[in-house]
Amino acid sequence: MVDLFDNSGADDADAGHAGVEWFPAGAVVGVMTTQPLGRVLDYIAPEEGCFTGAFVEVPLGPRKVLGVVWGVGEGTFARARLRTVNRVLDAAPLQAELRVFLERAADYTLTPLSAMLRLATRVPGLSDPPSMRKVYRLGEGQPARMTPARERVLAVLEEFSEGGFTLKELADYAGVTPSVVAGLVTAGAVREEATPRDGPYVTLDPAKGGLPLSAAQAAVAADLRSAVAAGIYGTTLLKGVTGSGKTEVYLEAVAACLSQGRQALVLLPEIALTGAFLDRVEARFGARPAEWHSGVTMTERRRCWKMVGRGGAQLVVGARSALFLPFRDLGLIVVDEEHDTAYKQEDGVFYNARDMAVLRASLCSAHVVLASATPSLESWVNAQSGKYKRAVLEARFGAAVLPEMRPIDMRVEALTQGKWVSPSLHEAVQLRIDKGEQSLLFLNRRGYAPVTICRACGHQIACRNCDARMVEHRFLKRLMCHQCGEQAPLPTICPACKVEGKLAPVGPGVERITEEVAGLFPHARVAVLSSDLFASARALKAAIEGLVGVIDADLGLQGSDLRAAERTFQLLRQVAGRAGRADKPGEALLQTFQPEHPVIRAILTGDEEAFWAAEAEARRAAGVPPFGRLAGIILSSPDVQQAFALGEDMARRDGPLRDVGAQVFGPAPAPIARIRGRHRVRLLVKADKHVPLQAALEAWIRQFKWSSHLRMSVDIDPQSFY
DNA sequence: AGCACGCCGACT
DNA sequence: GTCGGCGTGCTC
Repeated sequence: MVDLFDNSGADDADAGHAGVEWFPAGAVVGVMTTQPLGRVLDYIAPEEGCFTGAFVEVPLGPRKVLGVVWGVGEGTFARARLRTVNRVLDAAPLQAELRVFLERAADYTLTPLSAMLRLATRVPGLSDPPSMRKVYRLGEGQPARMTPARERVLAVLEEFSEGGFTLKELADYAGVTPSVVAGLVTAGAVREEATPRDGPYVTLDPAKGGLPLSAAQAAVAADLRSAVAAGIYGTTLLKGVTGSGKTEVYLEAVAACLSQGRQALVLLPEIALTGAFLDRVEARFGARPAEWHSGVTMTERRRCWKMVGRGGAQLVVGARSALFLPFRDLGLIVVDEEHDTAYKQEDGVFYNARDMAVLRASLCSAHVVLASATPSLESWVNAQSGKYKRAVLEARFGAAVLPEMRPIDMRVEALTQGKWVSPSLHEAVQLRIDKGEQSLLFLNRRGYAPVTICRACGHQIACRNCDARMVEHRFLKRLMCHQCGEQAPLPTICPACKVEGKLAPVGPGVERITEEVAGLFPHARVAVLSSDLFASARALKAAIEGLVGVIDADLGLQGSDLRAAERTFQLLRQVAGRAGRADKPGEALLQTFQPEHPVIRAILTGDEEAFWAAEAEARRAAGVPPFGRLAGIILSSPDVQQAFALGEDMARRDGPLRDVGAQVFGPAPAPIARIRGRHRVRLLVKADKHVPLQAALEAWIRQFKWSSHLRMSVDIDPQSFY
């Protein structure tokens, strides 16, 4: 994607600090509402005036809606028909930097700006006056009558004269009932004050210091510190396996950012990881940062949003949506586990938080740290080309952590129909059980599709129109290409080796494997780990002192998903890494029908650079991302036929796309074929890297009519392919 | 998104 | 006649 941002950083950084324009009463201002109109509407500035970036309440039809003053009005709407802004809300104004970011993100993702603005204003109580609460401090007077309970209350207030207590806190602390406090308030000895409920977060101390760093870690940390201190946009790809001290190192970048008085944002792919991370922050900076994700309460959300805007939050830890918070002065964005697919939002607004982080940073002169043990190919390519800086952390114990890895060639194993554990793997596990050691059997279901494979030669049936593998369609009992929609009956003879009756949809379920394993090892306690559960299992740091067996190293290796090889590589590296400890290397066995496949070989030899180089070359040859561009068009309707009919019409009338040399594939069932009763159909558009794809898509889409019945959304840089 | 408007089929 | 289904269009 990144091209869009290339030459833009410097110019827009200036825009980010542009002056705020003041509009006196009666001036015509352009207001962007959060209503799905997607364009600015003209209003008359209110009595008290307003300014660019101000949050306002405006009348729209019979309703009052939230909006932001976007600038001077367009003046095309008859002045007599203009309505007046109701009021300016008490919220920190939306800065030019964030407005530009939303505009650019909207243009890039082909999303209406109003939907983008909604992402940035998804906070409860935004239009309410600041929520107040009563706090109690020491007053001037003395009570006429003193009692032991009253003395305790006054003693507490004297001791902690700084912090305003709530009624409950004060009563509990002094060991009295609230009525004692009430009595003191009446007497004037205690003062009751109203303060905003949303207070600033506890100040983080960048100098508090954390764990001692090794020389190598300190060197990388120093690089990151100076990159942040430069105060200009830049991106560093920080590569380091689990246990290499990656988190400690990027927390040094956070420290450098906080020392400069700027704000920092750390994105994590899932909520389950935040707890442990908050502890690390507390150990390093002496306090907990602000949190932003779906798991935080409404009150906390409001506090976080307001404090980020007012500078009362130095560091935010959050999910991808934290990228749209109204930071005052954002100096650093860390995207941890940057390769994680959770960063791609594929519902409502389609965006990739990793790419958007780079865009936002380029607009506010911030540094980006992309951290991962197994980076995405996109980031690897950007690091290779010099667009990103590269920092590598070696494992603490060198190569010793890598287990001994061997393939099990499934083509020569004597495997009974419907069974998945090969005799070789069975034997190896049995050996471990006899020695009283643990084994972990792993089922790779990530990027899983019911690909049809020949169990004699390993051949996967491909579509005759594209390079994509054919996927078994559960309802039709036919093979289907999920890229172009091509269908074919299920053959009985393998087109490659001509052996009959060996073609089978691969992909056992967790239940089936558990059952099979339980049968093979009746006296062992059995647990099978699948990549579906891997997200939660990721938190499980414990290594396996023994053997890791991968049931299906091939699955998704060459599906119709262009990132399948990459994901398989990342996943299997991580799983295999679980076997053994530094002092006692474990063993990893990979069951595969394609032992000579570059991905399997790269995993076995541990030669990552070779894998990425090969994968990059394959993508370059195919003209797919990051060397080409893709866009998904998702049509949804309660009526499948209607969605397909429009899809076919769109595929036929592809003039604006052909003009820029782009190709359309499909329609085919979308990765999620049905959501809430709506059938979803997808077209894929493929283009060269440097074509103005968004403009062409817009011109193309303009030709067709939409309704509430038949809806369309665009997915730039899709990640899911079936 | 809401909400009105308006154009057709089933009732008092 | 008119009540109410929801398809279409507008909101500064």
